[in-house]
Amino acid sequence: MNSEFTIAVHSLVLLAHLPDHMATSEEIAANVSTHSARIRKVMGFLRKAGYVSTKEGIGGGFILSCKPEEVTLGEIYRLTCQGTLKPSWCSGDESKPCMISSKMDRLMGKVFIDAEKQMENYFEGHTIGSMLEQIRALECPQLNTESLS
Amino acid sequence: MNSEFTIAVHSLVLLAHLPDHMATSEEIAANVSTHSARIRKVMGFLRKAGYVSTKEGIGGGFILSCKPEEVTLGEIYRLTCQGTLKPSWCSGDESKPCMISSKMDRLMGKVFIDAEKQMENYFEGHTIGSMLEQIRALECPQLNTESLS
DNA sequence: CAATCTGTAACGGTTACAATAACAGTAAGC
DNA sequence: GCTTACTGTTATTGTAACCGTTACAGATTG
Repeated sequence: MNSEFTIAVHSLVLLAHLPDHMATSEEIAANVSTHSARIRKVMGFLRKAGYVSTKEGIGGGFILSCKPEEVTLGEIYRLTCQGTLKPSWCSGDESKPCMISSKMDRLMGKVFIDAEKQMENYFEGHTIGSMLEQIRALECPQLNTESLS
Repeated sequence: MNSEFTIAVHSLVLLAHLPDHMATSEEIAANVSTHSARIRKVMGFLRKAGYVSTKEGIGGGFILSCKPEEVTLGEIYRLTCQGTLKPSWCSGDESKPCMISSKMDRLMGKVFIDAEKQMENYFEGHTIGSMLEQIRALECPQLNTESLS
């Protein structure tokens, strides 16, 4: 799996942690530890899907436009990674007379689709809000006043 | 995911379809559509785990040494791909004072491990035997006399 | 118009993956 | 004992995916 799913989740959790704050791609990139152009690319998907609002120009940036406890990781997975579980490499050869060789790719395709659904089902049980809660739970309450980066 | 899982499953299903037949790495490779050295590498894992027996020299090759209906895809997944779901790329930075940035990688690590367990759980519901049955079911019964490759 | 930001495309480096070649070791048949 | 046919293993090259980076057009503010 590529890391756009991770970047999307991290960015949304960060924005949920900073309500009413316009975060620039530079700020988010520093927090995620990647380049701002990459953040802008991933945020583009999230904007089109309605999870964040963007503002160009001075004072612009990204801000959450959804309720963190209503956005599941399953939605984010589908948005960023759906269909990537199956390797692009294909086993067998449809033109071969052997039924194993000619049918294996189709069969494995089904298996990977179903396996991915199982995984998505697990992701449905987690939200951006619950992720933020888990991170806060790892932190001592009295230390929760640290700065952004 | 890399394709060794697919190659292992394909090879085992093929061997299950050819009981009492010593198949060489060349024969299996032709059926899977890859090179014999790659088959030998994957079959090495399967041999060490006891799923196949090998014989070197003239008349040698690979033969199944397990009951197809007792070998689950879950076992094969763990043997070939366990731990590969999480991207190697890490988001955040443990040394940062921000709790989101410093804890996100650890949290995502847990999420990916649990997601992978869900997937393995699905794979447990399928066996080499059931895969072979499904392929046979796709085939017209009266056409089941085709040759190996 | 100048400054600051998003949106997007393009390029280069690096890493992971697959194909291929090469060769040592082993077993069978003569 | 020699040849042949196979596994087992490593090394090398080709190739595609991924990530970092640069560049620039477009939008917005002051």
